[in-house]
Amino acid sequence: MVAAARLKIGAVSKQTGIAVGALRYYESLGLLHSERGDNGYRYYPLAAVQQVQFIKKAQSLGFSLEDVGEVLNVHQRGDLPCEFVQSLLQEKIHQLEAQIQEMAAFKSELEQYRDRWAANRPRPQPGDICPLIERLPLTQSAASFTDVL
Amino acid sequence: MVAAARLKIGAVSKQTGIAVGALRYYESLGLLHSERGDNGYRYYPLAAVQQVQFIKKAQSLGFSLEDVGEVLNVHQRGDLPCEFVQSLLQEKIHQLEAQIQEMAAFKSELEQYRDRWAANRPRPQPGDICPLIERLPLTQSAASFTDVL
DNA sequence: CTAAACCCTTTAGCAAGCTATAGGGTCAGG
DNA sequence: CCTGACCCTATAGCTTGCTAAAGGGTTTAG
Repeated sequence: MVAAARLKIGAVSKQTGIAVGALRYYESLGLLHSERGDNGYRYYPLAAVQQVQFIKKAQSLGFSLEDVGEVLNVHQRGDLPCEFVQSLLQEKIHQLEAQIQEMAAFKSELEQYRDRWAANRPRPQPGDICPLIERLPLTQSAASFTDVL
Repeated sequence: MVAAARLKIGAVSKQTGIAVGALRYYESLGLLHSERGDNGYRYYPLAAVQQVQFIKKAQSLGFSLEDVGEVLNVHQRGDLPCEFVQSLLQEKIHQLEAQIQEMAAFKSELEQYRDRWAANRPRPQPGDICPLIERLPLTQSAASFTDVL
């Protein structure tokens, strides 16, 4: 039996497909911990590979690294964070739904302009750059839409 | 008759509701021009107010400032940029449609996970942080989704 | 022993459209 | 003539999740 093998950051990078710089970034956010050797190198336990994969998968669900951090905090308190994960997921679904609604509404509005413009172009007034835009009624939808992004 | 009144930047800001800093920013992007007085102040023709409103309205259609710049370039070549605006608008509509599709697909995927997890939670394996995430099949949708944002 | 391959920290940069701050000059009313 | 409101430039910062580069030490294979 040997003591638990320790990985250098390049090995973790290779096994996870995550760039070395990104791993260091995760550490700076407190998402991934390492021990330092006398040479200053980071050494990771084998479980770090799984943890990085956890981060990747959580990201693939649309979770931010901040979200991931909170999940890991729950985990480190010794709890199973599954319920928390489920509530986060539900929240993401709601947000997505809201965004989709807004974008659809905005798209309809743009289509209205397109069709109206196709039918009859507003007559230019002196100094106009493009009368299509210049005669636009300024609505709220775009403002709220850009908030979302 | 007096010579054309010239506005200082604060007056343009007040009349358009756009912050002074934003107006200077537009100028740095070449979207808004001014003459300089001997004191170094920017002086704007009255038409600048209209031009800033043009920028605002174009933004409200989802156009980026870069888009606006191209439209203004067409205008400065002496052409009416309406056709260009229409093609930009059509492009935006297509992009919106594509984004909506992707987000809807992604939302469906998340809902599938939610419902599957509600039915039966995968059994934890040693070292797991949260088995819900750890047993996740890694799909493409999230990656392409985050590309969009 | 040497050179490549690896590791370190710190800093800057990307996207986009701004806002805020520091440090300074100018102008208008009372 | 003073004070406060206005103007200027240049730089930094915001958001997020990184990447890249500079400048330097360490390790490892040949």
